[in-house]
Amino acid sequence: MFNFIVGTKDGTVGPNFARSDGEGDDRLAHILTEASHMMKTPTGPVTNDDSRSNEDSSSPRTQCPSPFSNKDSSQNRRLKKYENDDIPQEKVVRIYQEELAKIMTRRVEDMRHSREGFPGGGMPPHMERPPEDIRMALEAYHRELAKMQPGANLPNLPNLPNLHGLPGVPGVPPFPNLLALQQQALQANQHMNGAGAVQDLSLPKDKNAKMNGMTDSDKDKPMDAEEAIRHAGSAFSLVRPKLEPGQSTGSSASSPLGNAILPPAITPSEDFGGSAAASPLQRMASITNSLISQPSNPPHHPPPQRSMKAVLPPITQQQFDLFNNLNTEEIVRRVKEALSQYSISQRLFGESVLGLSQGSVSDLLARPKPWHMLTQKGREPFIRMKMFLEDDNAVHKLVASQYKIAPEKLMRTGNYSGAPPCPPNMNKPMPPTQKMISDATSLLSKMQQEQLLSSGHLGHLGQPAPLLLTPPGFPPHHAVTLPPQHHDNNKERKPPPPPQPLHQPPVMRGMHQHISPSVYEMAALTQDLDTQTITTKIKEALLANNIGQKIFGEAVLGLSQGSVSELLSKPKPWHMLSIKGREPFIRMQLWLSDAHNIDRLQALKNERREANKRRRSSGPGQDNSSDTSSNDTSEFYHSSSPGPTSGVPSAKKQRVLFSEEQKEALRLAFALDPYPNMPTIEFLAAELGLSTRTITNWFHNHRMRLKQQAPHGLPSEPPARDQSSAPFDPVQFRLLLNQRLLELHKERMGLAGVPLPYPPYFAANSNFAALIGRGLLPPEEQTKDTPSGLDLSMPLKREPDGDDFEDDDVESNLGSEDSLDDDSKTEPKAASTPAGRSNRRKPAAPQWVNPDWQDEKPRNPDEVIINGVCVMRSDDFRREAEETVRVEPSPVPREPSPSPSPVQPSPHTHSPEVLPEDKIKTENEDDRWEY
DNA sequence: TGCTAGTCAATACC
DNA sequence: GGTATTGACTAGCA
Repeated sequence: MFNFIVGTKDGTVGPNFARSDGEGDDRLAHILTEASHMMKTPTGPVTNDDSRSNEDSSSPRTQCPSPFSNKDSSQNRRLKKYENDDIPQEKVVRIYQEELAKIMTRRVEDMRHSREGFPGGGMPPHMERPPEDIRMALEAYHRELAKMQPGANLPNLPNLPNLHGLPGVPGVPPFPNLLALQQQALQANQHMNGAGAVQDLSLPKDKNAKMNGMTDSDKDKPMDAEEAIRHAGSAFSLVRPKLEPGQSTGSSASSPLGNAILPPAITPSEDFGGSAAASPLQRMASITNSLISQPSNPPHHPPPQRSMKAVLPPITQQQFDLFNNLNTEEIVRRVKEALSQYSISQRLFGESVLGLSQGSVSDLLARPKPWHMLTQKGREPFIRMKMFLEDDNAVHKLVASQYKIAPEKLMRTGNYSGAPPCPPNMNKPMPPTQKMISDATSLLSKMQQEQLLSSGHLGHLGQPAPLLLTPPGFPPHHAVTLPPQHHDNNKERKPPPPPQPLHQPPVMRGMHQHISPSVYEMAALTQDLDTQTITTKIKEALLANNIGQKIFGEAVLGLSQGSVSELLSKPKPWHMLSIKGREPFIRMQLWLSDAHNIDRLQALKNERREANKRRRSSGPGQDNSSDTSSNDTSEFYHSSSPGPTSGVPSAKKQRVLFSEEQKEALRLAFALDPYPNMPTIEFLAAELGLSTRTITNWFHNHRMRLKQQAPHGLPSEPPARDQSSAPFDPVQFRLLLNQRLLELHKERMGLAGVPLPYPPYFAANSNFAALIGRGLLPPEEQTKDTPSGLDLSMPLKREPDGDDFEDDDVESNLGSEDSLDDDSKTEPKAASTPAGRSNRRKPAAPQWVNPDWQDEKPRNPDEVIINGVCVMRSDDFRREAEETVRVEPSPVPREPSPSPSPVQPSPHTHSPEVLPEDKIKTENEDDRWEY
């Protein structure tokens, strides 16, 4: 289904996108071009129920959110905030008018087709929209226009009968450029659906075309034998889409590869009824969507289930004969290599190539059975994998699909050669170094051309500084230095003439389809990037030029301020990042290499400031909000769209705010068991008066953030549950918690300096005392002021395997946690990776990282260079361990606890011993606790 | 099903 | 008006 996208976040906020009044027309044209690109040929609606599609649409942030989805409010807000932000109202009006023209023109075209005789007679299937809908839409347009320009001279509402009249449509002004763009987009789409379709790898083009007019039942029919035979030999040809019963989808939706580009559909009813709170542009978009898309009554709510599961024709006997003895391990190895190298998800691979679910793929790849142990059925996936590996184009199609890159585009990089494919034969991959360098080089070149230098809105493009990215296989000092690309002006990026419909300008398409994939590719192909240095430079640049994280994040990275803050303050080492996580750093690097980076942002900033000024001065009542954010345009759109929800901005989702007591309780619980099981979670939820979901979230977040905050910037595993200690004990928990709450209470009463007696329990059970300290005190306090001799530190434990940072020496000294526990001493290994949960998973590592690269890691046992910047001295850990004083465990008096619930400080805690003063932290410290 | 990574956005804080 | 923190969420993997 066609979705008119008012603007894309990425497109709008990309480094190449900024606005000035003089270029509003271009921008609008781009908006529309972008929208047109989103439009598929009349092949039927694309369901968005596939989570890949969801991901795709949300990740590149281009979706036009359904007003019914949970994310809507925020998404809507974001759309408004990022895209329509400061478009003058008159521009909005014009867009409306242009869209009207578009609709009319399309309608006229449709009618003409109809009269000229569409195959099958009558109207083409996608045109079967009743005139009432058209009228409704047009009226909606006019309503919107009227709302914005009450006195404006609006184009006449054309009489519907006139739609049938050909060349001219009364009241509709000609918009040749617009129509040209539209036309181009249509051609592009035809191209996309034809040879080299980006998306649909499962369907041959003719089939695809055939299915354009299919009914659902048609689509459910199996591929005819001839078709199957004809396409045998390609792994993809084996894949057949299976539509879920009752699902109304078009052909393109049937493949997981076929719906990647399109954002979620919006149905007419949603358009006209449910989008009142959206901005005018969004409403217009919705209207347009509903008009241009089809069928006229698509499912109101896109089904949440997967739209497609590949149904593969059985492997023929011939194929079995051909592959009668496969080395499953080897196949699996190569498949994993391919998937990781190109960052193809198991799900995509499974569904597209094997016809299996992600879980099955994972299982197959993790534990391939030897060939002779497999049944015929069990061998099938391996045969398909083999065929996949031997299909030179398969991986590229899959990559193209995953990244939403036109295969043609991949070909242009010079490495993903299409047909005839050069070495991408996965059997003999090009030497990584050579391949990566050429990939990186071409990609960099491409990116510089298309991304960095396409930002024409702010003025003349200059010579970018050399881009310094280290190509894989090269040490950092061998960074690729690309010759600066020169672009005279934006016109270079104007759409080329129709013969190359896919070669669209990257502007607006920008991050989403064209650029983002490249960044993605760059992230995958760049072996090393000094994230620390990059962020330092970024911070300096922003600081020096008084540019906020918010605008930088939105304009350059496509991220929110909070994310930028985290990235800049806690950059992860490159090789610890997934490809997705690398993207922002690639963008930062690119931004740094842009000679006009600051200028562009400054201009954008000024523009926003001006827009805000205009907004404020646009009249009384227009700005009745607090206007805390200069970039938040929601009020602008709300004030200009007096619908039923006018003045009622979508309710802000209120975040749960934990009380200090709750936080203490959670920290304590975490110290006791960082991986609580469900009963524990439920207990905590009940105890703290929170939902289990909240508890789970907190533990997840806490583990993740603990990991991020490891000493010396060294990412670390969260503490593992001590195997020797009992599982989470509610009684102990309550007891300890009461103690902690009493401390808190005393702090609040201003008695922080008063020695706080230890409860007997603490004296008796040093484990829990240590746990309390380790779990509840910030590391800096834990390590620097611990006169009691009781080690309250909680050195962050790491898993003994896998990690690049892994350093045996360090590892052996990380377990000071063990030193606290006599039992764990007896089985140190088990304690460091308790059987419970902490060793269930591999340490997080980028899935795609080439194992060969990891051999280059420094091996000095005392010093680990991280990302070329951070140096971790294992001495630090050793010292911590040495300072640890072991306290022999003593019997624990198990006394019942008062167990207040929800958590309240208990005044009845008894404590003959003294808690060191420095263990009592202030509230303020508490707020600033770091891991 | 449960985990991690990445991210958003509300909120706190400066 | 900026940045930091953090609860919540999604996607993908095992």
